[in-house]
Amino acid sequence: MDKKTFYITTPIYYPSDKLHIGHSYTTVAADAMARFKRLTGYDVYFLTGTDEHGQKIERRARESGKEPQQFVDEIVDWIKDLWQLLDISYDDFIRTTEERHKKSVQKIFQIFYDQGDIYKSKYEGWYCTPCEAFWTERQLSEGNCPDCKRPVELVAEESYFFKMSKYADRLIDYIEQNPGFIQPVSRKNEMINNFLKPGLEDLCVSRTTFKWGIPVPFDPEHVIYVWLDALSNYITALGYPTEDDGKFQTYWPADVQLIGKEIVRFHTIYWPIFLMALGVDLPKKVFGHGWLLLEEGKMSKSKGNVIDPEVLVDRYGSDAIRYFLLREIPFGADGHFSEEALVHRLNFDLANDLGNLLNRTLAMLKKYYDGKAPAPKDEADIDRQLKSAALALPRKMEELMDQLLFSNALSELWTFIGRANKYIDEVAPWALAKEEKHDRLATVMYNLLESIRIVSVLLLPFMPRTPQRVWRQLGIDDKMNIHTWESVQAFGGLPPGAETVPGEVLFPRMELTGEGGAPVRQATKRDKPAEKPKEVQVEKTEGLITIDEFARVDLRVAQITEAEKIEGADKLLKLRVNLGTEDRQVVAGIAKHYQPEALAGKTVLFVANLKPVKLRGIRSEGMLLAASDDEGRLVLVTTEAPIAPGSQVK
RNA sequence: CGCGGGGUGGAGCAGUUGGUAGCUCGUCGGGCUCAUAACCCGGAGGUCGCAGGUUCAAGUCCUGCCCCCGCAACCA
Repeated sequence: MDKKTFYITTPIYYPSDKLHIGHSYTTVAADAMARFKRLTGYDVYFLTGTDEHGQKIERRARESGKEPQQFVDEIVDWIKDLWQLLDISYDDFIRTTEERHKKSVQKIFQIFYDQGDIYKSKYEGWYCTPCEAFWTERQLSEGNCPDCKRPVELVAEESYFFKMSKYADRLIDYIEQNPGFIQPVSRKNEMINNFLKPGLEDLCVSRTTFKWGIPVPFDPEHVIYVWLDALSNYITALGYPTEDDGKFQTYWPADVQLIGKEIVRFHTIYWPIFLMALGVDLPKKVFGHGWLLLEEGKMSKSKGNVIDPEVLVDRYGSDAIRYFLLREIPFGADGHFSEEALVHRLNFDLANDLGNLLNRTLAMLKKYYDGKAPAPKDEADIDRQLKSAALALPRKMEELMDQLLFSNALSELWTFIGRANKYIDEVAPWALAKEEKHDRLATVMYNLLESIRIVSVLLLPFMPRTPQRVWRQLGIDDKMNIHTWESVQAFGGLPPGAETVPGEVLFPRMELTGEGGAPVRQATKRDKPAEKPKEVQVEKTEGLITIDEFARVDLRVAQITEAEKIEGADKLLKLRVNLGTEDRQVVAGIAKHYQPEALAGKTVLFVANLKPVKLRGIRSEGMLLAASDDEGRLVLVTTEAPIAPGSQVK
């Protein structure tokens, strides 16, 4: 029996640091897709991994006093633990430092060179010696290194280049003729108008400024630059281009390559061109999903506002996190992440709708049938409505999943859960019991159990743990074989007589407390009426802030090291301040009150975690504290006695 | 005129090829009592960023403008 294959990949992540919730988002989505395809009978291959070379890792390793390999090994272990925590069911995890990958990349490089796609030339750029990094003209920050703000110099280095331009027309044709290739389509236009039409520059594919990479096979002074190295993982993991390429033959071309929108360009231009040059088929679909935004905007390490997925899983459970990620955010677009929204989803969808449906059903079953599933008897219209809704679900969800519309697929499932809750209200089993309409009651109770079973099976790809917990309560065991895709194509799979076991509450309601948003578990049994925990927390504090709110402002002692006037601005001065561990540039509106010469050396109070802004085109990374009176006098706030720059103010 | 995305009831979002503006939450009122203060029903609330235009008909097409966000090539 030949099953249809399905190959899905995530980006390979860069282990220079721990991953954040955004990485988890991509991977969870890929996992849900992989699980869904497995459920519906595909032979699935799901690849993820890590991209471990490059200067940044080399530098990070050195900073922490480790060899690069040791450095990445540790982070990769952490990543694998995280994926286990989130129930990521990958079939292979490729690391670009593995022999199988390195050898293959070298072969690929050699193929390109031999067929004349790679040539040696000079790469010219702005170089920052302390950072050992090249920057382009546009990346420079006011002519200086964007990282350390020090001056850069123009240098040329010998490099290998790949002839991108040679394949550009073929790629444009391909994209035009395969509208499904780049998804969502908005990204397709962006790529064509922005990059392909203006003409592609040849891509630099080697480096000599660092060593942590795969050596160019015939020129060991050079290491192969990141994109050629990293992108190849999708086929080297399958054994291309070696003798042992059975997986490549079976699974390539990939059905879906999931990526974040920031790397769409590399995956829809460079990657296809590399494949064309190799004479290999292009992936069927490259899907660039949006980002998880926080209230403060983009998540980034430098802002220090990354969300640690470990903490979330620990607090809420992996299934709840998976559900939130897949449900809350429309997959193509950006979405917002907040713990508040997470708790909200958890309470309404998981606790109230799903968890409570199971709970109320089993409670009635216990009461009326001693927990044993009755055999259905006579059927009414309302029952047929419920059934047909249930039976329409698998097909609907499959259609949506094929378009990677996770959120919509879950929404369909929850519409049905709502339908089942409503069904209880409509048929009022408690009334049937009172009126001793036993045949109706049996049918209704059976239909509810069976509906829950169907929901639980369809939930499997999204929340791999919850269905097991539901089945245990429904008295379903593995031998019954009613947790398959086939088993939800008909209504009635659950055998009458199954012994249900009302157990733990599936999803206890959670509550956000005031303290830093840290939630606590809410009591699950009805609270004694006397207790009113909520009231205490929402005490009116108009205009007042808590100590925690105040603590969000990172106040520091700073020493002004330089000050100069800004051309064309009569109120602004450009200052450099020393915060002990770092220097900041700040634009301050104090020119009318202080001469630049008088400022150097002054110790002032400084807001260190203010969102940077540009004033008059100059980046300002903080704020000086100053007092002003009604007459317009302004004085800087300073310290009562000398204290080291960087000291915290609280 | 660098490119792209977005601006829809209090909040967050849907709105395929133009044809009475929907969903979730909140809010107000009602119902039920099996259940995790849950579940079910109903109401109020929107000049769909602004200004023009095409059309019998525009959130949906065209033009101009305003505001927000991202990207701008060797940066995961």
